[in-house]
Amino acid sequence: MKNKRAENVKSGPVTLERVAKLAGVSPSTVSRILNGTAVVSDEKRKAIDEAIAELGFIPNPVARGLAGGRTLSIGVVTQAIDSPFYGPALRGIEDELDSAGYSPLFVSAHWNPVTEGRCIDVLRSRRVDGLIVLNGRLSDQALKNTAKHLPIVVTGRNIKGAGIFALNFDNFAGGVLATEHLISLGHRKIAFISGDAAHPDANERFRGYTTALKNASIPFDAQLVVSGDYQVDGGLNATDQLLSSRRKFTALFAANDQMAYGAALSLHRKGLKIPEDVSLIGFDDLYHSIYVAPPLSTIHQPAYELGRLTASAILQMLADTKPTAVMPAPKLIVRESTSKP
Amino acid sequence: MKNKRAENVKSGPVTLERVAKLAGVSPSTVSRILNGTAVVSDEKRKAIDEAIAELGFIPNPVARGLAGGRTLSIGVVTQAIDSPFYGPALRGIEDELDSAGYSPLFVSAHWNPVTEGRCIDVLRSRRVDGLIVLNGRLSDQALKNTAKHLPIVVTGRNIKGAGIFALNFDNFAGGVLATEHLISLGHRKIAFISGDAAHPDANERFRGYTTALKNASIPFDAQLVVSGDYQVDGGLNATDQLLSSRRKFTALFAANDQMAYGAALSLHRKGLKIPEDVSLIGFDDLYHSIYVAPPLSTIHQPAYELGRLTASAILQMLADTKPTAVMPAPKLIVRESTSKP
DNA sequence: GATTGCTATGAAAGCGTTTTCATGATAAGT
DNA sequence: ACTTATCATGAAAACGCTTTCATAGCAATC
Repeated sequence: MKNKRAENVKSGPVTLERVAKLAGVSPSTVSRILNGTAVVSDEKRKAIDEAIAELGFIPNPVARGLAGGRTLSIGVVTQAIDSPFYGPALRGIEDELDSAGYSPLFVSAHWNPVTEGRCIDVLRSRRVDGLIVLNGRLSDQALKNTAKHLPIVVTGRNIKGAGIFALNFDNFAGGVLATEHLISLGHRKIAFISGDAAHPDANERFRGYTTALKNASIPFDAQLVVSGDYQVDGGLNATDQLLSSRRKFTALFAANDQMAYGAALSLHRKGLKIPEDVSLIGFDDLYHSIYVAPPLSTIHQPAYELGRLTASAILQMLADTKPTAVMPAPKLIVRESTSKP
Repeated sequence: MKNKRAENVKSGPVTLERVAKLAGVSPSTVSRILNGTAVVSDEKRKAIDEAIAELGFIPNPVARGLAGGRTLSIGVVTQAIDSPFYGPALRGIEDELDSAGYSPLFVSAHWNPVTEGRCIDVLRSRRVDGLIVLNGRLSDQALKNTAKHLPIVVTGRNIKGAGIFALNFDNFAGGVLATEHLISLGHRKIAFISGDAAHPDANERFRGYTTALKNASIPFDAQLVVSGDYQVDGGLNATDQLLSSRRKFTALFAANDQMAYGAALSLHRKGLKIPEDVSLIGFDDLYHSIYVAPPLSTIHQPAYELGRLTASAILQMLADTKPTAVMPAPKLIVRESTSKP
């Protein structure tokens, strides 16, 4: 008897219409159940649920996108799909969206505003329901404009507006934390390798550094600050430069872990030992930082969490709720690269 | 006069129909031009091209997906979106697809065959035109089944079949290369940290190691082989174990760079210097391997290239061409972590 | 008991393409 | 000159949903 029904089922793709037919209702009713857009009698609901189960029906997101305007997909603009820092954030986004039945659409803008604009066009043409922009380079105004069409969550900047929600690390606090750690160990000559000045967060970290110095009444020495670019090479060169300037320092604060890796390599090459000769602290707490030799003290940025939070924020916006996400504070992670001078 | 036409343009989304109307032809004809599926007179072609330009028309991929069955998107099954090894491959895929107007849809299977199956279902429900599976865990048979419905390119295994194209690193050759390098430096006691035995490539690398030993008439010593899991921690533990076994060795070959990082940390902790006390070689040539201290000798895997190749292969399959992609051979990269014993 | 107001449901009209099918026009073959 | 093949083009039917619109049924109101 059970098979009788199965036999009735024509082969081919399982569509909503097939479900409707099997359940003895109209397609509209099935759709209503699927989307919860109207009340239906328990009796029909049951019949439909059974039909769905029996046929193993999965709604076609493409058709949904065309008909309803919602594709259950979220565009994610990242700067590089393989960024060591944002990788965990992408995973967080994926995890969070997945549990809500949404899919992320990742695109890489390569730190280029023009490319970024194009990326957003592509995403919009693919009818994403919302946008997550991780540390974008586009102007606030440009973002506000696209926010007129679909909700956006951005990181790495503070911006307010209709349809926009910003979520940001507290880079300033992190900068203070790292510097205070070195100071509390007894360091007074603390060098700083700055990040790319085009990143607002780089400047915030620097501000944290100077503020912590001031709080401890340590005079700021411009000679101890050298600019990097957030890349390993930049940290390497900056440290070489610092070393050859012969300005004395007992500790080094790199504005991100990657530059700290470069610094470590430079120090290694010059025969200087970490932390005996120079204490080194980074920023971001990349996955590898536990494992470099010596394991790197750093400021932990909850990137995975950030990903989850941006995703849940965009989902809330889509549900017409005000996003409640709030970033956890940065945390100091003390490992083996810092010690008393 | 120019504006006259622009005024005629009703506002709202720019659809193919609007283009058709403006050009004075039927929607079918516009579609034919867009897809090059039929010959149209130069006259109309010109009118249509102008209309498209004037309206700034961009075809809606969602509608295309519904109607034509092609979504211009390729599903990419990766094990973790933030894998340091596959990151560059993802970038390669993105770059290659992008230049062909396709978009990648990345999903993470987390090394779980069940999850992987679900991922593929999601991708199929989203009507991707093809699939790239990076080192999947699904059975060959399962892949062959889905290959009946859409073309697949896989890495990390050798499998032949209709609709399937396999692209693989030569892990065996790489294993030989690394081992021969150590041998040529004069090492005879070469320890090996193996990868996760569930990965075929891990076994290939091991086979390369034993083969190179045999070729050099160096007896194989099972005590010098210890198993890792491709993770940093695994390399760390394996090296600890090796060290505490008191079995002598002058060189260490880790089956991937991540485990080499772990090994380096273990050696560092025991006060052993690289390469003075122990030469260390990895496998994969991760981005960071240039920058660890000391920079790691390793076998270069062209991951970015792999990405481009898989993508171009899938595009060729979609164009009904036999894929021509062929993997570049692995290359030995000598840095500072290996030297004479 | 006739009018009004809900409610659950179905019919049908989109959504923006592609693709099949039909057709009038033009070229070719006898 | 008359049929037949070829060709460019348009009309219309999918594609698989969502969403308006209409309606039958029923409870509530006076």
